[in-house]
Amino acid sequence: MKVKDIANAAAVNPDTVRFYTREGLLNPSRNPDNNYQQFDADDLRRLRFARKARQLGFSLPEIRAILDQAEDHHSPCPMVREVFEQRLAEVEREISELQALRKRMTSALTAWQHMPDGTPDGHTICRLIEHWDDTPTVNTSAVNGNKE
Amino acid sequence: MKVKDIANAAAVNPDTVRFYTREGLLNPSRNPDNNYQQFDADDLRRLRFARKARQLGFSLPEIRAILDQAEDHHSPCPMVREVFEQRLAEVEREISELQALRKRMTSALTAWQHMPDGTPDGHTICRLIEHWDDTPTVNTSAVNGNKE
DNA sequence: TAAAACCTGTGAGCAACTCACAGGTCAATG
DNA sequence: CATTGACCTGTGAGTTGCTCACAGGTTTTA
Repeated sequence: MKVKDIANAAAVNPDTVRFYTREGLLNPSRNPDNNYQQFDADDLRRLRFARKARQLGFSLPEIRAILDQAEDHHSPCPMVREVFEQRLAEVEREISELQALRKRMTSALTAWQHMPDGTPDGHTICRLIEHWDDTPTVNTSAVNGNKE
Repeated sequence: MKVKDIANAAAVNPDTVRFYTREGLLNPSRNPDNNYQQFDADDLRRLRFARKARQLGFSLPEIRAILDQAEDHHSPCPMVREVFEQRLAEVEREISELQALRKRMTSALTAWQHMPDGTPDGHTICRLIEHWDDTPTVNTSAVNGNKE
């Protein structure tokens, strides 16, 4: 299998295959004649696994670690489970943040719709954003937590 | 106000202030003596607005567009409202995707816990990720109202 | 035999910052 | 009055996970 073959088989961009190879997730052999990369069924399995793990939100370094662990599959890898549970917690955190955000947005919208003029225009929204209550900013402390 | 002053006033990193200035969101004047940037109360308002809009998920180009519209505030800006509603729809889509993801993850976890060996080890998870059903990420057409 | 399609590696671009660097400026202390 | 330390300046690079562009080599196809 050459780049385009494995890319088609996993339904990804050939450049993604090249990128993953650069990143060490795939280890193709080389055709000595033309130096082309040769992927086998195991590479395809790794690629598919990587794509699925990406959909679950795992980072490339995490995936590489899992794959490397699986490479010499003597021992089970409790690390995988740990990463999985961390990721689940993260997903739940993201969900509640987004839900809070949605609530603020919809309540703002309905508040505007009850205003004299009905549906809010741009200016109204601008003013509302300016006076937005941003208490639920979990982000700020994490991002510039080093101040003062 | 110099960079650090306005940064403190808005509780952001001074580098963010410099970055926003580079990006044209802030237009400080210059002290002719030392070429330092001088920010005024209006810059601070713009900066605070930008931060709040960022929390709502607006992109910098969008924020700049809004700010520029507000600059020559002859006309109301229906664009703002449109962007706001688009953003709300996006947030709702993200929420439902994440909820689907969480559901798959938790059901996998509980399924594993009911397995003979109890809590799943890494290998089990690897195999499960490999056989992960990844249908739900592709389509966007079926994004009608969801609830929690 | 020549064009099209593919291969190679490398480097840049996206978003929204954050940090590092090197050199200039300013306030306060000794 | 000189030195320190905190701040200022602009620029360039790093982050994440790709995607695209480029220039040149190879293979396939017509």
